[in-house]
Amino acid sequence: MFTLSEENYLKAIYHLALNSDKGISTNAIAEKMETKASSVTDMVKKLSEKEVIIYKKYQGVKITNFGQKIAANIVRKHRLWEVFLVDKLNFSWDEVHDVAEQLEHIKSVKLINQLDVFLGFPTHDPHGDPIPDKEGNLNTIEKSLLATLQKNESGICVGVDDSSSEFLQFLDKKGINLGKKITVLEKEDFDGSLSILIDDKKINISNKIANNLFIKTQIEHHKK
Amino acid sequence: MFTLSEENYLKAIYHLALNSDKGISTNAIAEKMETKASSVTDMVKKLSEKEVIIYKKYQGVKITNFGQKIAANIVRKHRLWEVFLVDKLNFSWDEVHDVAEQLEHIKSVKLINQLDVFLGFPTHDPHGDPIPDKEGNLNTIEKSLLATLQKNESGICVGVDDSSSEFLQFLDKKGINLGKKITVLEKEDFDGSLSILIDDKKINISNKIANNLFIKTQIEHHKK
DNA sequence: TTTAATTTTTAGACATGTCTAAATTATAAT
DNA sequence: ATTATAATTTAGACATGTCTAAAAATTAAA
Repeated sequence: MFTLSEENYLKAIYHLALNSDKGISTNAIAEKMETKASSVTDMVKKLSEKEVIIYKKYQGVKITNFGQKIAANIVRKHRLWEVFLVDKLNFSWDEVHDVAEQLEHIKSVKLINQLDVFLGFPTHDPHGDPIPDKEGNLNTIEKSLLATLQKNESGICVGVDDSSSEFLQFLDKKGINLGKKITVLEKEDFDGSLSILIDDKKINISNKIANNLFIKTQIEHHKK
Repeated sequence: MFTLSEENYLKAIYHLALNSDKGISTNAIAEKMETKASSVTDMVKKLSEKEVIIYKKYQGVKITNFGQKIAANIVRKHRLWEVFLVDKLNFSWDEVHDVAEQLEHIKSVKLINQLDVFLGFPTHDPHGDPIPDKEGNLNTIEKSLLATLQKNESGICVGVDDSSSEFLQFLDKKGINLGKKITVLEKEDFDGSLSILIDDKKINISNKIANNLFIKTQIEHHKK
């Protein structure tokens, strides 16, 4: 069994490990957890004891298969709760994170399995992030940043990179949601800003926005 | 803001205070919390600092109006989550307590208000206990123990006193649920056991059971 | 490759919530 | 009213998770 703190550290390490094969540095964990490096060293020893990570002094940490499973299950809970909040309790997508951050630590296998059933086995959370299955497997879809599309190309909005409240509210204001079709009308070399078509309306978005929106260009997948 | 421990102590004191006007003794709290009296003394000082209880050395504690409101809100959350688990996630009434014990500490006003809406503003939890409103008011209904009914009297089962898993599962086995009509056919003076009619079936129950089942005898209430 | 800068770890401290054992106060019994 | 018993509090200890400041190891720079 893991404490709340252990779960939060493990989750942070899990997320950091998804974006790099190398060992995760103490400082990187400290930054993500908004804490001090010395606290990280302490916690990392405990997590190592519990065999969810491998820790060698001054070498950073690596997450074990066991640790990955534990962490993925926390992420699974977090994202299922987010779906619940949006689909059933009428939260908007920018309001769910803090509450899900608490709900993800509730301990009950039956609870989360039944929630999954109740929600109709969702595959993605309200920000487009995939929900790990019971075994901890992630079903990642191929997606590209809107900024990488060329003029006249189009695709479906399937996720956001930055899921801060501010960014999500901005998207709402612009009428940009998951599932919406976006077509690039113009690309400005000058500042990387785009003119896009969405809901038959033409709007301008900055490069910063285009670098935080994930797009699926290939709409159909062929079954083997 | 209150810590998890503070919330649990306060809830215990709240429940104890419902059944007595006098000060709640350190030992009573210790027993309910399954902890030591010395730990209670420590915590009681903290709760007193936060003005949810009034504490005088060797005199026991009294809950303040403010404390009552805080505690009732925790109970509200607990019972709403119990309704959610039974109504939406197909939990049985003997499985909900431990999970609700965790969920009651989730901090989000919107969450609990929306949950209330989603559940259709339930007034009672799956064990027949009333759900406090947002202001912390309890809408208690008049109820009597089945053991106090006389021969040939009948009423509706509206609650249980002991809501342990074992007792609830026993009731399930006997076909006894909230809302069921129960008629007393025989009372044995010898051991206090009853012969009752439920669902057109005649069954025998012990005095211990009859002292843990709440019955509403007056089915209709007149509006003024 | 030796020094300088950075990262990481250790040592010691502190807050929270718990405990045991001893001291104190209250309550009951004679 | 005095003593015995029970309840309560205090004092000191410990575990968890955090921090600061200093020491040690690694990495980068000259």
